[in-house]
Amino acid sequence: MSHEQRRERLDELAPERLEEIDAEEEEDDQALPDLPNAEEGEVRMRVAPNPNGPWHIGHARMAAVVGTYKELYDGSFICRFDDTDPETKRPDLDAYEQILDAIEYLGFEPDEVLKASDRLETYYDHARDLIDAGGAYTCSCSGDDFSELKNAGEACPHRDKDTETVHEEFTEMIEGEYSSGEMVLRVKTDIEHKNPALRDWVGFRMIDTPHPREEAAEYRCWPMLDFQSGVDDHLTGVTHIIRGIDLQDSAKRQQFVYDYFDWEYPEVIHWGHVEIDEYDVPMSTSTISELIEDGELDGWDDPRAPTIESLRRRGIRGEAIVEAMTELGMSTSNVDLAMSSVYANNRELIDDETDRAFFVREEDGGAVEKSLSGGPATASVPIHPDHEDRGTREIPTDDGVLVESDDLPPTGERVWLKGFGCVRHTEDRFEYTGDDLDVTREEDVDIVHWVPAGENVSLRLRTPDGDVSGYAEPGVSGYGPDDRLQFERVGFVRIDAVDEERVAYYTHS
RNA sequence: GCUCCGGUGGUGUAGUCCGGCCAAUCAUAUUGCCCUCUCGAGGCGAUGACCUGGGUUCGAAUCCCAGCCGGAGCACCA
Repeated sequence: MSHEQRRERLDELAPERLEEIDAEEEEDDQALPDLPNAEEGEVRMRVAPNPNGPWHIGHARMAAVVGTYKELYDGSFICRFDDTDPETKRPDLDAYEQILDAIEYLGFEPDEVLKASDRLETYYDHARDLIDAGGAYTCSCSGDDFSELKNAGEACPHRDKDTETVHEEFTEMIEGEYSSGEMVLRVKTDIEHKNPALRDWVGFRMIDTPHPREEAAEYRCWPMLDFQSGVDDHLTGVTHIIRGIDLQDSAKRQQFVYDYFDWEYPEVIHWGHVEIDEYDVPMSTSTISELIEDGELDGWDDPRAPTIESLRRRGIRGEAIVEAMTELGMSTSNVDLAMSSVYANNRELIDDETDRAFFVREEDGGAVEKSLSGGPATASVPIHPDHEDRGTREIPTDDGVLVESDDLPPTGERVWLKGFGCVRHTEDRFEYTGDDLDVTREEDVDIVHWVPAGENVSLRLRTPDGDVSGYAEPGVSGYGPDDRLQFERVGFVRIDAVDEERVAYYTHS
């Protein structure tokens, strides 16, 4: 009995048991651990990308996990662009939209979209309150000087300024009266804290370079991540934060601000970094960006680039990425994501609905042309082997065929041209020897794919390992951009372009 | 140097809080056979892991200590 048949049978006998099984399966399907202190309907999370470029695959993890938790808890999530550094992590104006697109591609939609660069006044207001509470001071120490004092556990002379002076100097910061490096606003924590990373950290600093967004171009006094993010998380009602281990100390830093304001800190979960196999290109926004600039990569969607846009163009479903990412769990140690896991998920998603076709690669030995003697004038192959009702592909053979050189049998030997029949390789052609499939089982005749030598369509296949050109069966001309096909014995592809040149992107085997 | 984390098969993960039901789960990977006119799908099987050493205990992947290994922070980056 097949799986389907068993289900149908069970449905007749004990429908309630079938429901139970489905419920269990759904539960088992979910790899993510429970969120601490989470209540159904009350969970609010955020993804907080820096829009300094389109996303690489690693970025997808945050959206995948946050989006999945949202669904799991019937909660909500915010996409907040933490674009508070116009200089070293300069925002890319296109990236805001590209990131939102990436989230949508993964199958999620933020309940709210915010840009930190729109919210400077809010941060200033809170800084003023913090100053009133004695929790911050302006400091003109150089970075090196302060670092030295800090490491020795000693306060700098500015720490005891009176509130009034601090307010004045902070106002001057906001008004842009200092240049970069001249003045910062520090959050007063514990200068002797045993962890040097937590001692009196910088909340605001001056940046001379204008922000690329017109709306924010006039600001010169910018909050640091720990201040901005800490304030925003509270103000936007975030209940659960997920972030990388590189931000392990952030919660502890921000806790000082939360204490001054008597706020309750959200639950925090840290996770390790993700590394991905199968790519020669490092997963780093700046590196990919450089490679594109140098012409090493064609763009963010180059199949060799470990980016979201690349996977999308190759025809990977966002859902497959989400599944692979949630399967990684929430461990604090670094993890390696095997692309094969993404591919396995994707294959499961698309195999059933994807039409089959032949594609002969013009590789190393090249495609080999052979004329045919005997046999039917057209071959007939199912569009999908598991669904005969979808019909067949009729492929003409009168002009001979093309096979991959690897598939060409030695002279005198036979090979089975799929959908056509068995042929023997003579000096210069294939002689039809029959259509009894038993030879493939009993006499070890290989079954191979082929295309007509005359009527075929040239196609360039772009793969993570470079481009491959070749010839597809004529029916492939009936497919347009975004259609998926499985080139039998080659792999799944997504048709990308059909105008001047026919191009497909290789998905996976 | 100071301060935090973490170490289960090739990869990811369950189990660790509350020790026994764990000669350790599931997925992926690799692989064998069956089926199939694909190297896809499907079916059945195989491979392969508790970092090390002590301790506590009748019993430790699980608790304690030490070591080793790995990661992270100590930025006027995010």
